[in-house]
Amino acid sequence: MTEEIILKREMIQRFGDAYKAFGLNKLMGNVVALLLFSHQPLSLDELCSELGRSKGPVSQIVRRLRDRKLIRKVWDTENSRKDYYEIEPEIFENAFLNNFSLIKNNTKIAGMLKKKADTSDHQHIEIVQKRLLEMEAFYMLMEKHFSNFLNEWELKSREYR
Amino acid sequence: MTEEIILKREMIQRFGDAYKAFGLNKLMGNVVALLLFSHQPLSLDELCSELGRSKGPVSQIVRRLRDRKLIRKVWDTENSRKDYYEIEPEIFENAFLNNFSLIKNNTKIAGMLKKKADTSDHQHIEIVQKRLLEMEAFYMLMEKHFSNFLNEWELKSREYR
DNA sequence: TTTAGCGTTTTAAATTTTTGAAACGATAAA
DNA sequence: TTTATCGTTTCAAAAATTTAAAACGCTAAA
Repeated sequence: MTEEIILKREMIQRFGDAYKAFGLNKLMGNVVALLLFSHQPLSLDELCSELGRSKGPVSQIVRRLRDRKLIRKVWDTENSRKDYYEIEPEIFENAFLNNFSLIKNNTKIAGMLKKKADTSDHQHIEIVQKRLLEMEAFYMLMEKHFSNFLNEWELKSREYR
Repeated sequence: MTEEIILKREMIQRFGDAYKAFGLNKLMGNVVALLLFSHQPLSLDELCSELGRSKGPVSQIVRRLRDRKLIRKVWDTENSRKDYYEIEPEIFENAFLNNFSLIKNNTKIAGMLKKKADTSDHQHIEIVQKRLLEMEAFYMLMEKHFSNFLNEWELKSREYR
C-alpha cells in the first residue's frame, strides 16, 4: 500500500514536470497522473484534497483537460450529485493529436508563406523560398509518419482495452 | 523589399508563438525566425537591433539555441572580432530530436515504473500496471515511427542542401 | 601595458502565470 | 419556497518568468 502511494506521488511529480516541459500547466499533469493511477473515478473534492489544492484552479484545470479529451466526467448514480472524473480511454492518442494539430499548423504556415514569397518579385527572396520549401517538406513528411503511427496504434491499442 | 520585411516580421511573430506553445522562450523563436529569413549571418548587435532587445537576454537565448544545435557561430575573418550567427543546416531535425529525447524519457519512466509496480505484491496495483504497460507500448511505438521519419528525412533533406 | 570593443553575468524591475479565498450561481432535497 | 451542496468565476496575492541596464571580464589592437 505504501509502495503504491509512493509510486503515485512520483508519477504526479513527473507528469507535472512533463506537462510543463510541453508548455502546459503543471497542475494538468498532476491531475492526469492522479486519475491514471486511481482505481476509481474521483470527485473534484477528492482531486483537491489528494493534490492539496483549492477548488478554484482544479475546477479550471479539469475543464481544460476535458476540452482536450484527456479526462471525462462520469456519473455515480448511487452517491450524491457530485461529478466524478476518470481518464479518457484514448488519452494517449488524444494528447498526441493535440500536439499534432500544432504541427499541422506549422505545415500550413510554411505553405502559406511560401505562396506569399512566390508572388513576391524580389530576387533576394530566393533563400527565404528555399527555406520555406524545406520547412514545408519537413512538416509534411512528419505528418505522414505521424499518421502511420496513429493508424498502427489504433490496431495495437486494442490489446489494452 | 517591403513585402519581404513584412514576411519576416510575420515569421518572427509566429515562431515566437510556436516556441512558446512548446514550452520554450518566445525570444528563442524570434531569433530562429530572424536567422532563418536573413540572407547572411547576423551579429549579436544586429540581432538586438532587429528585435529591439538588449544584449543581455539575446546573449542568453543565443547560448540556449546553440546548446540545442539550432543555430551556430560563424566567423567573419574580414570584419572585426564580432561573432556572427546563422541557422544550423539541420535545424529542423535537431529541433525534433530535442523533443524526441523528452519522449524517450517518457518511455523510460513508464518502463521503470512498470518494473517497480511488478515487484509490488499489492493486488490493487493491477490497474496501474495495465496503464503503465499501455503507456510504455504507446511510447515505444511512437519512437519506432519517429525513427522511421528521421531516416526518411535524412534522405529527402539532401534535395534542399 | 593600456585601451577599446566585444560577449557574459548579475541584479532588480516588470510582466505573466499560477494560486487560493471568497463570492456567485445553479440544482436538488427538504 | 427555502436550504444545502455542489461547481464555477472573479479577484487579489504570490510565485515564476522575462527583460533591460549595468557591471564585469576577456581579448585584440594600440
